[in-house]
Amino acid sequence: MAKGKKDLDLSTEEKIMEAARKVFTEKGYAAARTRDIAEESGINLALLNYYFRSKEKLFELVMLEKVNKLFGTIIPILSDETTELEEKLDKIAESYIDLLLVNPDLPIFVLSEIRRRPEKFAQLVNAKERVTKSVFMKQLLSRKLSVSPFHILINLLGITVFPFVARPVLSKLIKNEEEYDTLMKQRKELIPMWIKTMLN
Amino acid sequence: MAKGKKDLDLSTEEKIMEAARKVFTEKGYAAARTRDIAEESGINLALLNYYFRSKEKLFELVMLEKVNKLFGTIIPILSDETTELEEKLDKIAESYIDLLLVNPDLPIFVLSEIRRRPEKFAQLVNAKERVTKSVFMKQLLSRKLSVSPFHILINLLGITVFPFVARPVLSKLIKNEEEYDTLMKQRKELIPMWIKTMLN
DNA sequence: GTCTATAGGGCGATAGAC
DNA sequence: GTCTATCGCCCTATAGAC
Repeated sequence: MAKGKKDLDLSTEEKIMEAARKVFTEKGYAAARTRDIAEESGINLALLNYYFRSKEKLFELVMLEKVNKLFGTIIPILSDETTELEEKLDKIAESYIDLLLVNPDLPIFVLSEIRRRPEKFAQLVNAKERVTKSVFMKQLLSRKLSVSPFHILINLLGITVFPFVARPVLSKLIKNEEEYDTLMKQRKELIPMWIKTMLN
Repeated sequence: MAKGKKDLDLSTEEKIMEAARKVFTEKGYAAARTRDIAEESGINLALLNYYFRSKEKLFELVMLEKVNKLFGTIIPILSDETTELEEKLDKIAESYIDLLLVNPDLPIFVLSEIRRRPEKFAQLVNAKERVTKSVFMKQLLSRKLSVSPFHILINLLGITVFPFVARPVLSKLIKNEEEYDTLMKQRKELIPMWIKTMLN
């Protein structure tokens, strides 16, 4: 069971959801057992099916939340009509790293579940128009870069998100986990600087 | 079954290994079924246990291969005493992208399996000394950068590997899969250029 | 709504014939 | 070495009492 008063005032339904978020994110859909979720939430296994019908349906709810969390952070910034390109870079780096410091395995969970069942979950993102026709991409195009703006987008996401995806490996190269977090916090200011040099 | 003459002259053991590579990489350990592997290799389910004792043992062999493939590509380059830093950047980008164009889901497979069972597989990498004390890191240190050399390493791996990890999502933003591969090939020359500008 | 008990099916692994 | 048949366990889901 969770420590502290985390679940004191939660409804049964919300207790199950909270446990499902944790277990699915840690283990992935296939390795997660409904028994784990029931135990983690301190309720009976039968109640899981009473409230959510099936493991699959419960997972879909969790997945929808996680996808929205991961892409809902960046899409509004990309689409902001009121900010310049450089300001968007600052905001993306800062808000993404803040998000990922609290939810470090959000990206690898979402990416690996999408890869395992692309037909089901890739459409959930539905980002093609919202990204390719975003203000951000138009602003990149107006800079008359020598390379495709996709390269810049890939680089921005790569240097921001990758250290969290590869955290289990990379953090072993550093002294300890706190030191790794310190590096990540530094990157909130470094990433926009690096990307700006790619715009020339 | 596989098309072409892929398995014509393979021993039964190697046929099972080949199928195991495919099924484990596509589905991950938990979602893969030994029955899938048996069917894929065109042999009987009982033979899998006859040759490999268990699903777990077979997986360990596949995992060892994949980890060596992923890290065996970069470690020798990082450790090369005969090349300058800039040449190492060229080689890493080129050899990694060539590797990942042929094995696009190698990184996400390895990273997500390590994350699911770090106590078991993280030690398999065992890269701490080989990376932190490598010629590459020493060469970075001698450049008197204003930031930790780890940032440069993270950026190099990030812009190289991330587009493959996020491929199921990012390739949807592009016209088609071939166009995505074209972008990746361009990056073999672009990545060293971008990283070099970070050294100033 | 919440519980206990169990059905029903799938999975990894093995026995034993050839 | 290779097969068929099957065991025994574990997992999801449900029936039915309270």
